[in-house]
Amino acid sequence: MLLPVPTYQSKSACSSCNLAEICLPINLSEFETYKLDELSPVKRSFSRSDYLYRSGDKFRSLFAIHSGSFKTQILHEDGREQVTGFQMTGEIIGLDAISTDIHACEAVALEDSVVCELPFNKLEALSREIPTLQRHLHKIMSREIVRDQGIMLLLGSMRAEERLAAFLLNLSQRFAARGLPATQFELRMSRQEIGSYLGMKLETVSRAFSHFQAQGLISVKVRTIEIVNLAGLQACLNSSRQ
Amino acid sequence: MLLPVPTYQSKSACSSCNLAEICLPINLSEFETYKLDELSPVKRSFSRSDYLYRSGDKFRSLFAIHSGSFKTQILHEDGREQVTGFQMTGEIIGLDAISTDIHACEAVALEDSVVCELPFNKLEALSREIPTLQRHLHKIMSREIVRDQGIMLLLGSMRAEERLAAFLLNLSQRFAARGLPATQFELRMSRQEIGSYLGMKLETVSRAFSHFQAQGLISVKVRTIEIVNLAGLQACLNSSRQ
DNA sequence: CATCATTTTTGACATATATCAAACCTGTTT
DNA sequence: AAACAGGTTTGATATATGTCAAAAATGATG
Repeated sequence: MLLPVPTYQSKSACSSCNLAEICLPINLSEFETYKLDELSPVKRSFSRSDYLYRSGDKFRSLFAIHSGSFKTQILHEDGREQVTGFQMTGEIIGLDAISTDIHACEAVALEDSVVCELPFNKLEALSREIPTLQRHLHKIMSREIVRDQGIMLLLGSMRAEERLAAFLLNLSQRFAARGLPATQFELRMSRQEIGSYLGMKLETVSRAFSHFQAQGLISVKVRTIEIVNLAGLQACLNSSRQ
Repeated sequence: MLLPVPTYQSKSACSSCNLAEICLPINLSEFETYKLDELSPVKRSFSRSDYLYRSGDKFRSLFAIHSGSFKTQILHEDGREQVTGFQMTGEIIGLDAISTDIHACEAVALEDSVVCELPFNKLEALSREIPTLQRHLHKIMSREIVRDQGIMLLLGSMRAEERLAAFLLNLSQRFAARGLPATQFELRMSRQEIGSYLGMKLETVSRAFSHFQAQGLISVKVRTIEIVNLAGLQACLNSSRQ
């Protein structure tokens, strides 16, 4: 698997943000779960295209996405921008800012979304007391590193259609991990945003979609995607120029 | 600044690995420095092209590069490989493996090198006791995330010559941060390895070097590089298509 | 429903980079 | 010194993807 699929376990519907289950899905003792309440996370709602944080903002918290989805992007001086990721329910966002205490990238809601704010000071204090939480936090950060390196592999050594295939397969697995249909889903992002993420122009993204459809691998209707031939799409990835 | 330059402070020559100064350059109290000895790091030597670890190896330790340099690379099933980074003295290597307890990539010495092995269990235990160390570890991991995202920007939105310019400028800054000449240095890696890292073929790397030389920006003699016109090289970066 | 703005698709063409091939270095071994 | 291997440079050509432009689809608004 090229792009790693973060582990995620959905439990019961959680209207009051149950940290131990949703935001930080780990197994803790009753006492530890109690301690975790010290985080006293706040939930915040965002509408489509709202900023969760902007580049240059002071870093205070990590955010666990409770529902909805976001994109993160870096802005380069000369106006270039690069989407560095699309995040969905259960994923943690904001890790890049720990290094400098300033957000290096910005996070924008792709749809109406709710996030759970996790003050980083408290998270660090708690993880000194709860080794399981400490290890979990380290794994989350490491997983982000592995994810980013997977994208480096993708950008550095795959051609356009392979990249798009990898992207669709990754989305498919992440939807499946959330109990959603794996072969039929709505894209929350534009061709332009997909292109930025995958290092290609929006026209190339569109052409690749059309080509996959012509090959009978998928069915595209603007942002509604159905994967018709999963194995075929996976084969796209391996059938590369050496 | 595109590619982040890790902070690094060289102190006196350290023949016995002084952790607090070299491997983990942070300010600690005397007591904390004493505690840090509990890590009892082991130094290990490697010759050029030796593996520090291989993909699939069980994860036990992070490694601080004491002298020399390494490359890290991911191997894809179909034989493709992607260099994900070049690491030099003072940098920490192995963070990707925390997420799964298995090394996802492999690290190969680019020259004779010495590393300082930091058992991760002990590092975690210590960082529960020493908040400064905990924060430092988090910053190191976050910095790796930022670095990787910088490379995503590079791979996703820059053309070949811009990427090479960014690479040279980054190397230059990292040498300077170590008290080495910023405008004259030896490349430790082949054109092929640079190409893999920057998402281009070795011939394209070679041509870009030649072109920079023809423009009077640098002087190349195989692996000996001299930056003749630093500002000109920086201008390469900003003068991008749109 | 008509209009408008935005996004998406498709086409024709341009170009950056890959590919293939040969010559040239550089350092090492015999 | 000669021969060799691996890396590097350079050239000719192919091709994937970008660029520019127009049409088509979609969704929002009055």
